[in-house]
Amino acid sequence: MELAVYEDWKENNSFIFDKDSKLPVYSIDTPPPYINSPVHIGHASTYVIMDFIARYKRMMGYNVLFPLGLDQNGLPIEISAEKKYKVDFTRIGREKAVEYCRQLLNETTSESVDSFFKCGIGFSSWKEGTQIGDIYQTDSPDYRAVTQSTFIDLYNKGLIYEADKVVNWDPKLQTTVSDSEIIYEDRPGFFHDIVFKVKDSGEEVIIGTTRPELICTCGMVIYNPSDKRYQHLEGKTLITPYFNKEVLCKAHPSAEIDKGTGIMMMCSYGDLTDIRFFMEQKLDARVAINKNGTLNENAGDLNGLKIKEAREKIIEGLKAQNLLKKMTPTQAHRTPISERSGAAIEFIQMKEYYLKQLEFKDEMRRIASEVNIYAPESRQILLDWIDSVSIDWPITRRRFYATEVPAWYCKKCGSIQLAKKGEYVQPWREEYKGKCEKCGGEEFRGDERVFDTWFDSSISPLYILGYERHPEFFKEHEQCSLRPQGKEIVRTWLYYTLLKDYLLTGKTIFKDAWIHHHIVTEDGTKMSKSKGNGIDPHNVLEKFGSGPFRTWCAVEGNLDKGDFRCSYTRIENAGKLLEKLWNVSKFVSMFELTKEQSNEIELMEIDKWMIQETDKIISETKKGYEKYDFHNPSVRIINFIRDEFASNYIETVKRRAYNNDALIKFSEAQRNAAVKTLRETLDSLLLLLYPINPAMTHFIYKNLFNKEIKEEKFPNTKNIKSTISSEEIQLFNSAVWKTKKDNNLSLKDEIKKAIAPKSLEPVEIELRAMHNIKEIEFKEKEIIINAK
RNA sequence: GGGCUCGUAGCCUAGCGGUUAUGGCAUCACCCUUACAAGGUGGGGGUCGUCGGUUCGAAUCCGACCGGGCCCACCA
Repeated sequence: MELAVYEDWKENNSFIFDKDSKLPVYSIDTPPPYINSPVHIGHASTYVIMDFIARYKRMMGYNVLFPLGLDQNGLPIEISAEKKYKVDFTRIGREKAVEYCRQLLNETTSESVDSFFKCGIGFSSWKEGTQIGDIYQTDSPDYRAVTQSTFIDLYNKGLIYEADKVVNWDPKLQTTVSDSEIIYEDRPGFFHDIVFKVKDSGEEVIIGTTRPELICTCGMVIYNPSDKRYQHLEGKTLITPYFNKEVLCKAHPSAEIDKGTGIMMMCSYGDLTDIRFFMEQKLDARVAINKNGTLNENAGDLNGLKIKEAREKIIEGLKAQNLLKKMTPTQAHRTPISERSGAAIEFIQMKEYYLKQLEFKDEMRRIASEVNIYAPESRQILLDWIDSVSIDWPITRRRFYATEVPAWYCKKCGSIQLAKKGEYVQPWREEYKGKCEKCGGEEFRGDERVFDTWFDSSISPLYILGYERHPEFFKEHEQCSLRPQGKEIVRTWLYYTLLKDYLLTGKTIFKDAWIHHHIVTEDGTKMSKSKGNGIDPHNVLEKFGSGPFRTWCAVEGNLDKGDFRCSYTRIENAGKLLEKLWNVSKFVSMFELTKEQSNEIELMEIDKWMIQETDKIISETKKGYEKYDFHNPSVRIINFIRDEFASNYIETVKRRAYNNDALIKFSEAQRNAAVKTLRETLDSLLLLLYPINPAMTHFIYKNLFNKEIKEEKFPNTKNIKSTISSEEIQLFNSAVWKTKKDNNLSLKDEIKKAIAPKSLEPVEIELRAMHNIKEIEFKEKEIIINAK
C-alpha cells in the first residue's frame, strides 16, 4: 500500500524543485553514497531523518532542495572493479583501468536508489541530470568540470602550490597508498645493536635499530633528556658505522629510555615519526629508497639492492667490522603493511599539490563557530581538528578513476598551462590545445595525477546550488541551509567543505550542520561486514515496510546525541505504535458533519480542553522539529494519541458523538462540537506525524478529509483555553477504572457515588455517561470512588 | 598513547541544582467495554557507574577512579 503512494509521488514528480519559485529556499547537501555497495541500515536511517527534515520544511512553506548525489569517484570503485574483473590496474594501464571502472558503474544497478525509494524518501528528483535538484554523479563531466574549475580558481588565487611530500608507497603495486589502506601487523623482526663512534673520543655508542639498511639516511642521534647514561654526548658528533658519516647527537623527548638501548638513530623515512622529526629539526631528508623498492645512490655500495638484500649485505659488512654487537629478535614489531598487496609500506618523497590551510586556521575557527551545529556538542570535533592541523592539505593522488588535475606542463620551459574553466579535461590522454604562454612552446606533458576524494566532495553544496552553472540562482542562494553528515567525517568532509568553499567564496557555506552518530548492533558494537552482525535494510523493509522503520528512526532517540541500537524487534515494536493511530482514525472517520451542522457548534469544556492540549503539542513539536529533534516530539505525539486523545478524550465524548443513548441526550450543537473537535484534533495529529510517516498519514488523510496531506501546511494553534486540568481528568478516569477492576466489575457496571475534583464539574454529564455513575459530587481536590 | 563522548529498572530513554526520578519496550495480572485482542486497563521493577568534594539540598556542579563507544596516532 505504501509503495503505491511512493510510486505515485515519484511518477508525478511531487517534490520537484522549482528554481523559479518565489518561496524561500531550504537546501540540503545530502551526502552522496557510493553506489556500488548496498545501502546499510545506518545510511537508510540517516536519509530517512533527512527526509523528515525536508518534509517538515515543505510544510513550513519552504521550497526545499533535497537532491540525491551518487559518489562514483575514487578508490572504492577501483577496488571493486579490480576484484570483479580480476585485473590489476598497475599492470593493465590507465586507459583500460578507467574503462573497467566505467563498465562496473554501468553494470551496477542503482540498488541504493531503489532502497531510498522504498524508505519513502522524497528527493527533489528521481532522474539523473544536471538541473538543480536532479540526481547527480560525482564522476559526471559536469561535476568533474566544476571540481577542476575550483582548482583553477584556487591556483590563480595563489592558494595552491606544489611541493615534495612523503607518501605511503607500496613497492609491490608501484603506487601510492592512502593511510586508510594501511594495516598494521605484528611482524617478527630484529633489533640490531650497532656501533656508532664519538668523533673526538672514539667512544663506542650502541644503538638498536630494526632498519640497519637505512643507516645511510641517518640525520641525527637522539636520547631522552632525562637519560643520565648519555648526557655527556650532548652536542657531540658521532660517526655512523659502515658509511662513516658525521651526525649530531642531541637530547630529544621522543627517545624513550626503556626502548632498545635508549638511544636511537633518526633516519629519513623509516616511518612517519621519523618524517615528522626531520621536518621539526629542519634536517635535510636523504631519500634512499626508490619507487621500485631498491636502494639508490645515497646508499653507497647498497645501491641497486632490494631492501631485504641490502639489509643482509649491511649486516654482513657490519659483522665483518665488528660493529654489530648482537641481534635480538622482537616478536611484536608493528609494521605498516599495504592492505592490498601485503607488502611493507615504504615512505618516499613525491611532488604533490597542496592547498594552503595553515594560514587560515583563525578564519576556520570563526567559521566553525558560525555554523549552527546540531547537537552543539559535535562542534568540538571540528574545533579540535582545526587546532591539530599542522600541514597544508595535500590534494593530489596517483590514482586512476578520479578527477584529473587540469594542467599541462610545457616541455620546453616547464611552465604550467591550466585548462579552460567549464570544460572537463583529462590531461593524461588529451593534448593541450594552445601554445605555452611563457615561451611559445608547442609540446606539453599532461599531468597524470588526480585529486584527493575530498577535493571533489567538498564542493557538493556549491554544486547542488548551481555554482558556475546557474549563476543567477547561485548568487541568490549561495548559503546552503543544511549539511547532514556523520560524526566520523567531520574532520574530512565538513572541514574541507567549509575550508574550500570559504577560500572560493569568502563565505560560511552552511547555515546549519546536523551531525549524526551511528547505528550499532543491539549490544552496542559497530556493525561490520566481516562480523556479519549487520542488519540489512532490505529485510527490514520487506518484513515491516517503511512505516515501522521510519517510526523507529524517530522514536528511538536523538541520533545527534548518541548511537542508536538496532534490532528487528525494536523496529517491529515501533510499528505497533502506529496501530493506535490507525484505530483512532477509523473511529473518527465514523463521524462527519454536514455544512449546516458545522455551523451549529457548542463547544463543551472537555472539547476546549482537548483543543488546548492539542495546541500545546503543536508548539512543542514545532520547537523540536526546528532543532532537528524528531525523537522528543514523536514520543510525545504517540503518548498524546494514546493517553490524552484516545483513552480520555475519546472515551469521554464517545456517547456525545453517537448521541443515541436512551438516558442522556445531548443537544445537536453539543454533539456537533464533539465531532468537530475529534476531526480537527486528528487532523492536527496527522499533520504533525506526516514528516515521519508520510504514507500512512497520507492514506488516512485522503480517506478522512479527501485532501492531499503533502500539500498541507504545518498545523496552527487555536488558542482556546480550558479550566480542566489534564492531570485531574486522567487521574479521575484512572481511579474509576481501577475501582471497577479491583471490585471485579465490568466497565459497564454502575458506580454508586464518586467524589471528583472541582475542576471536572463542567464534564459531569459526560463522566456520568461514560462510567455509569449514579451520583457525583465535586470537592476541591479529592477523588473517591464508591463502587457499591 | 592522545582526544572526544557516554554510563539513569532486563533493554532503550527524559530530566542536567529543589516535592515521591519521565516515558517506552520487555515482564506479570485482569479484561472481547458498540475504533482497536498486532488491542485495553492495572501492577511490579531503580542505592540515577564507583568513591570523594561543593551545597540547607546532587541523577544534575567539581575531582578522582572504573567501564563502554568513537576519532586520531602508533613508536628506534
